Amino acid sequence: MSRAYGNAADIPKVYSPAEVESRLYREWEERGYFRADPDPARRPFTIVIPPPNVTGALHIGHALDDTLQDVIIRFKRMQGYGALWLPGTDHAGIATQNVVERELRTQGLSRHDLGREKFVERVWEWKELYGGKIIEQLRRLGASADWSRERFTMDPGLSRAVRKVFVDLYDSGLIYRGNRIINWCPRCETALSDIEVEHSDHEGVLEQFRYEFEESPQPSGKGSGSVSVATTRLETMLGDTAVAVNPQDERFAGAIGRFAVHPFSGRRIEIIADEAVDMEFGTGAVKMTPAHDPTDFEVAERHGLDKISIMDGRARINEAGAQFEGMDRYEARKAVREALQNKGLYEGSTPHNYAIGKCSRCGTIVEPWLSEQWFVSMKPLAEPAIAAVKQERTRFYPPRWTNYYLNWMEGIRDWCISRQLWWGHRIPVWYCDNGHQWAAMEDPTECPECAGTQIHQDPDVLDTWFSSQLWPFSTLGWPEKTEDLDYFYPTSVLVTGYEIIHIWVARMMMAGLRFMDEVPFEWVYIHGIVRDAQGRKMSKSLGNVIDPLELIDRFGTDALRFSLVEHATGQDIFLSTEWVSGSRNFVNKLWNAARFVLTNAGDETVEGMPDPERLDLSDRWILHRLASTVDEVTSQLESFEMASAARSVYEFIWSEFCDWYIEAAKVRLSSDDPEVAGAVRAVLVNVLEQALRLAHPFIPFVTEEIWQLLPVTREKPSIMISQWPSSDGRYADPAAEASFGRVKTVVSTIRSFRSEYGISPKARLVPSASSDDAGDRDALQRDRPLISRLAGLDDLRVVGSLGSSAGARLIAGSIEISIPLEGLVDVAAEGQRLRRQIDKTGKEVAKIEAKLGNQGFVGRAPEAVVAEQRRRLEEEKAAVAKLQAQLQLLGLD
RNA sequence: GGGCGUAUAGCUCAGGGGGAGAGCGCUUCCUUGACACGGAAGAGGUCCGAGGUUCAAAUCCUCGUACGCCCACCA
Repeated sequence: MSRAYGNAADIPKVYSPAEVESRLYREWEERGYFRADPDPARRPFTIVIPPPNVTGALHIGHALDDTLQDVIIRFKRMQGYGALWLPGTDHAGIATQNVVERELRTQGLSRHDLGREKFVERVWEWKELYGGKIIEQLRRLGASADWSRERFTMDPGLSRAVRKVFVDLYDSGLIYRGNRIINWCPRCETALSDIEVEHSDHEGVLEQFRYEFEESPQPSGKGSGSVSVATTRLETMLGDTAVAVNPQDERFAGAIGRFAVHPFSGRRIEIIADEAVDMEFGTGAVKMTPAHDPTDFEVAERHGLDKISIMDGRARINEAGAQFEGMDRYEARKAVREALQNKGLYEGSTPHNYAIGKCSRCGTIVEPWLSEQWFVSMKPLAEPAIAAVKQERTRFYPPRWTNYYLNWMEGIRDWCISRQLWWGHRIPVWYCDNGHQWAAMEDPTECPECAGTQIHQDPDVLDTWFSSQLWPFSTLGWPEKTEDLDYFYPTSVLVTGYEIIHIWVARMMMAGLRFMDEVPFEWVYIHGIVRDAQGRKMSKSLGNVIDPLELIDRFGTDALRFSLVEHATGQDIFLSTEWVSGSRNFVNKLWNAARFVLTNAGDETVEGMPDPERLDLSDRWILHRLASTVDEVTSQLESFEMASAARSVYEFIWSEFCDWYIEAAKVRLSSDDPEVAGAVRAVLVNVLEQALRLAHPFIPFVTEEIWQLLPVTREKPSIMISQWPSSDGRYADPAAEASFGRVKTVVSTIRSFRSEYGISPKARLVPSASSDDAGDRDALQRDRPLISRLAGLDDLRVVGSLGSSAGARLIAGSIEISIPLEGLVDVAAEGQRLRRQIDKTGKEVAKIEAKLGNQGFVGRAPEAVVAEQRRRLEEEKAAVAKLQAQLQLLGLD
């Protein structure tokens, strides 16, 4: 890989990502580091990307989803797996067709002007021209995907998989054609599946009118000359063929079996009884429009009612609508209302809130519409997919999504897969003039039953998700038996947002089990949705869309990635740009830490670690901390605790390596003894090198850039293919952690004192320190230079006893410090501080005493917990005593 | 009508049976040779409410309240 700077002195103070990112990404790609091939010596680890729409641009949701995948795949690659991240795009039937149709419209054309063949050609052209955009944008994100395996759902291979699956399901009777009520989008002019309809609450009205019976009222029945019904879609009354009441409903007992007359069509409307009717709602009598309402359709099936469709594909009233023919559905609603009023049949309206279904692609209100469509029977496919999750062959993280998946699967309904579009996989079913119908892998020239040559293919295409559901194996070569398929399937983890568990994840489970006889993935890792800082969903119409590319331009890819992962806790993410600038600061902090290490490291290559006896307390501490961090981050990444993993890396680099170790290292770096200085350099370089590897999956660019500059011998030419750090236990050193903790406490205590009294950093300060414990005193003596340096002291005198020397007395754990006050401090202020401190510590003492006084606690709590509390009590009491003594010393008591 | 999630510092959120945490913001100080995209110190919290379990609850359980989300063919 290339090195950007000849020598360390040339490294700029501020890291600038733009140039680094494009250069490094190009090199990684050219060197083939993203590529994964079946390798029996390695265990496979596979992720298939949730394929973005080919028409799409990278939005912040992709940025999160794909960053998480990249973190995982980089981690696994470094761990030595045969790690494949397979990228690609989805043809996105309706979405793409809409985009191209919109473009045509600007030229005053519709798809019908071009004709099917020309239109589809046009979409392909469009796809070639603009479709690759999102893939380029993924590269900017640093995605280490194997581009040599990039797939598109309409590639020849994947199309073959679609056909194979269709034919198989058709031949097994699991795909069938039926005349049913489906969700129809009058704007897209196609059927939609249930999942593609979005429901939202709507403040509407319930309108009431009456049907009058054709014969005269029976003498006994009061008000039985008519039956009143209520509806939210008044225009559908044009297709009414009956009125239903509940058989238990005594109000209508005499009406059942009688007939009313339709005021416009003149049809006879029978009053029927059916359990589906809720007696409590509306008037208790329901108008039946079997061609425009799913419930009515079912009732009609049971009672053999006529199903009269009153609308065309654009939701305009057809010839069945008598004088309303040609009107739009909402025009018709108004016109029907007026006509009913004129006839004296309209009985008014009441406000009524109900859910309204809209096309998820264009927002048009969906019309339940009777039409001939293709369906997949889902129950037989769902059963194995339910079992597989119950048996934990596929597991969800976080686990709560398991129930979400199961609940949906257990209530699954048949899937309408035909779309009246032109862009997509054409349904491989043919019809001959003799009425035969069959599905075929290859385009036929004659009917297999009657050998007739007058045949035609079904005009519809398949729902986009029909091909997406095959993605985990169609992309690896299925239905061919390929080496890839053998090695990389089943995939290891699917990373996605919860909003597509039903529409995609569940279907992949079913397809994988049916056609591969194995689950498609071992894990489903579900993350939240990225929203704006106010928690609103991002949408173009709200104008609150955060463009990830803009953030990358402003703060760098690493900064964006880090912010996203740091907040990937499983909850929705309310992204604010301040976070990204914070992460940018972190990247810059690392950059500058590296600058320090490099300017001090010299030109000589660092060969491994210094001898253990050369290690100073701070060395042992940072190596111990590094080892724990390695363990922590590894286990966090392995269990999908991505945000915690990012935090651990951040904490280690900033709060430990930068804040303490580098500062501590400065003392010995200027040592006259070259061995001492050399040891510090070696530790600095080694710790930094490992920290870079730990951080690499999160912030790949800056870590690579620095890694290339380090004076170390490397086994690999790039950090991205280097080995993931492991803690071999050699540097685990709890004693060092405790000792260095003491140093930190002493330093912080002195710093607080200085800050609180506004003592200038330049003031000469030579405190005395002591402890009841001789070991403490020895350690203090040893760490004297370190403490002095970090706390900004001229020196620290370690004494056997502080005696009654004048000065401020500070308590730092088991260590007592005395700082001469002459000319430095306002004694009254110090008195106040001490009193506050005594008060605070005194409360703590009372709390612990109460706890220890509780018999249940001493009798039943674990011994270690009790001992710990006793120890704390003594410590706090001693602190109070010392503070009080100090107060006395100042003459303030 | 079902189901789920969330309530912790001014803001955004981690955490989680035994000493309340981070980032940002705020206050004070520091242009000390890695970094002002920085350093040091600090202020600021009945961890939503009420019960329960426990020696011990911010943490577990129940109920409630508020907010958010998903599913659903009540005309």
